[in-house]
Amino acid sequence: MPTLALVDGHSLAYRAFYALPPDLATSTGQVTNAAFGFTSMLIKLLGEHRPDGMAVAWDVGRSTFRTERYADYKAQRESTPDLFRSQLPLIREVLEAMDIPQLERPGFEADDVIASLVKRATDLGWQVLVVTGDRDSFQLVSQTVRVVYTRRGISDTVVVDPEWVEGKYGVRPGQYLDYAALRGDTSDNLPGVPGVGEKTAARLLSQFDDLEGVFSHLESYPPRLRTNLTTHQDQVLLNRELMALVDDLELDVDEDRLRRGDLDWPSIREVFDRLEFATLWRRLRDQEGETPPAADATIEVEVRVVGSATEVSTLAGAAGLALEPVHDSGELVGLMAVPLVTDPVSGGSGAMAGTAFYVPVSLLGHLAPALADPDLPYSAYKSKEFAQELHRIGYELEGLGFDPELAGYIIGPAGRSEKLEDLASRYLAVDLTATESGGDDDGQAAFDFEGGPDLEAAGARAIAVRDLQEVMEADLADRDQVTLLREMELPLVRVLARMEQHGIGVDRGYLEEMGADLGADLAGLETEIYEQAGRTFNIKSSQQFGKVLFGDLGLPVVKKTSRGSPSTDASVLQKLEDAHPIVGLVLRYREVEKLRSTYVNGYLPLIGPDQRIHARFNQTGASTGRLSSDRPNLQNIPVRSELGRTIRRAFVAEEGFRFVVADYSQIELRILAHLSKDPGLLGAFKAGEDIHTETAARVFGLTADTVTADARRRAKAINFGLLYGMEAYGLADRLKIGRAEAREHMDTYFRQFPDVRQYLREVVQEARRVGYTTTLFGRRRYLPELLSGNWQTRQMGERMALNAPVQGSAADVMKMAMIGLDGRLAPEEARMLLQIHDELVFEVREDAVATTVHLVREMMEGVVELDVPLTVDVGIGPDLASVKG
DNA sequence: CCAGAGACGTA
DNA sequence: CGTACGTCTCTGGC
Repeated sequence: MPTLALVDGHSLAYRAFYALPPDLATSTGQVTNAAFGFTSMLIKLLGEHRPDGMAVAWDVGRSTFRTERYADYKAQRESTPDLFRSQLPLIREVLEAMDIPQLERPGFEADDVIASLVKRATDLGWQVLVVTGDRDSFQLVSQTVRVVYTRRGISDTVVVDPEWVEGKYGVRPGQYLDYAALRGDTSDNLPGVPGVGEKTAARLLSQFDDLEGVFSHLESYPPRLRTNLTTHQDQVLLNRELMALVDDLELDVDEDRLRRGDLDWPSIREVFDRLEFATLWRRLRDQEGETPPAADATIEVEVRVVGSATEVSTLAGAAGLALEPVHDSGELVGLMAVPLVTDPVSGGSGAMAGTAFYVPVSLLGHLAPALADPDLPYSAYKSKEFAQELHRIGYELEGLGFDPELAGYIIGPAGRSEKLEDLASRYLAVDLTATESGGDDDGQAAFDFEGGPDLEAAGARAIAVRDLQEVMEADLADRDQVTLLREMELPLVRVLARMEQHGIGVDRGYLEEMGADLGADLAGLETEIYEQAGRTFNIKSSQQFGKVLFGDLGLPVVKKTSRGSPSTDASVLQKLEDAHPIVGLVLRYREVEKLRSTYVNGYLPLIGPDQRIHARFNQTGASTGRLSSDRPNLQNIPVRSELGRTIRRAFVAEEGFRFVVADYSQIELRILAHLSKDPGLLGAFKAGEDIHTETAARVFGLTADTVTADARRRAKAINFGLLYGMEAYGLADRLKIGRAEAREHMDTYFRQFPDVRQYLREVVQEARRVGYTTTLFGRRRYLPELLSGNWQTRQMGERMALNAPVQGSAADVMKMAMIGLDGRLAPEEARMLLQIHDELVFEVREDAVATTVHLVREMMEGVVELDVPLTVDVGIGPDLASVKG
């Protein structure tokens, strides 16, 4: 007899919620204790009872026919905690991924749905297991229906059969309803009969069989019991009516749907990964994976070592190639190529097998024309890195068609890129690590210690790249993000590669001199600081400095760090500057030390033999769509302080060239104006005046020429605060004004720009509804934080939701401009060197400066048509310190 | 040797 | 209790 398991969703989730600690959460702060416990119980159920079919029933809404009939029904129940409610969608996702049908019926409880299913299923010859923590379900128990009752926690369950009910309550399951009606149920707010507890109720029913029998023998009871029963007869009958489960609901599900099919491992993996259920994943896989689970499938690779030009021409004749570098001892020794679309050897495109062609570096010359052919598109993981490696040995790679890293970034920009192994596992249910004979930490193919490069591993990776293209492109198509990949991220790879190749010239002698000067400054500051402290300590240790400041010197603690120790950051020190001379000295020490360590000492070893620094521009480094830069980070060259700016003098244009620096003016506020369509903000930008002055005028009721410097400063703080989701508290802190005053500023602002407020509200609402925000070009940022049970996390999610569309759209616009410009700059006269979010730095031959400035401005300003003009400021200079508009 | 915290540079 | 990054240094645990 097949077994059907029917789960009361809320009941189980609720048990899990209270059984597990609320600190069970994902790295993003989404609390998952209920979802985890629920899933864990589900897996246990599958393992212990091996049901052939399954369904989960949910309660929907608070009002049911029971509350209609009896207003006090469950009236004492507290509303469910947010922390719990926010996890229900997660549980539903788990169930969807496991393809377990979910049923619900407005106006009825999950129990009724279950009772109706029980009736239908038993008629069809199923044996049924009802999984719940609700005792009302005991009325369903029979020879073919058992209840898996969760007593406490999530592991303490008992299988309830007719014998168990009789042993526990002294009544048959068929009498349980009448028994419960007599006894009452405090958890449903249904009073029983005074003086009738479990014992008496059971005795009466075993004597007279049912309620009708009990009430028709009133005369045989002692007077007290008789009175109580008489006066409560109506309540008892009502109890029975409310407790009786409805078993005749028409449900939209057929037998086949209930039957369990094969598990869809990739989608289960996706959900479990996202919820960080690593241990549950393993449990499920070990338990349910009959064949080795899908994620453990390995790619069978046939590696063909290319040995002749004719074989190369086979590859060049393909419609495209999936490529993967092959390393030996960290050095590029060749590449693995797999034709796209069709596999000429196996003739199929199965995910589990394929042929990969190994082209050693010595034969790369034969493949060079194909690699450099933009009409023969290639696909590669971390395509920019790969192209750079080839470039270093003299080969160019043109015509990028796909990169799973970038596709993964568009699908879910987590802020760091996903390994090919993880993508293959998630999208192809393929285990790449099994093909490799070892692994190293840079995500590239591994190699044997003795046997040279691991060709099988590299071949498997190339095949994975090929197969990922089909699956991920389909995914992107569903999300309407194909254009974002094809027209923005893929073309940008080449632009960034060239920026990295160009690098930027650095005056090594200047930097070294500066390092010496800073070192001398530090030595002087150090002795002064020790004098003021009355002892020596490590100034670089904020902990030790804290002891001196707040211990030895007894200065007041202004702020605590996240871990509760007294903060000594710059904002604190500024407040304490007048309290003790050591404070100012440490501030200066820190500034100088920062410059020396991060900039001078950080840059010097990165200067290449060409006297240039070749920083990297990372395309998958930021969750908003921005680029990031490292080795070194050239997006944070000092500019604000006088001393910091001196670093800029070290960046020098080549002889006969000038730096041209073009930056978008207020691009984020302009995008906010465009997105919100606020007439006031649009008008301010269209008027072409200084936006902060214009804002100050509107907010403080002045005219542009009567706006004071202080009014402008406040307006500026408000404008920036808006983009970051700042609240009155933060603004007050920033402007050193009272909270009420700050509140007033913001209110006035929103009265002047009402559509901005409206837009900001809608952004958050929409993000909460769909789970992500969207930029002008369709880039998404997922924000699970919005569903967190933690107030702070949720608040943080809202600020991210406010900022992401603005920052992300600005990033989109800049990327489009970069792509447009790259195609129009002649490399011998103008090269793009740096991107600093809203700013581009070019190195331009002196005689081409005028035309380049014109071209850059035109392209940057015209790359998209917004409801406000985009304007670009341009500066020119021989080094970054002396760039002047 | 590594990870996290704290600090601080930029848009 | 303002978003997004990367780097340096110290510190505590391995």
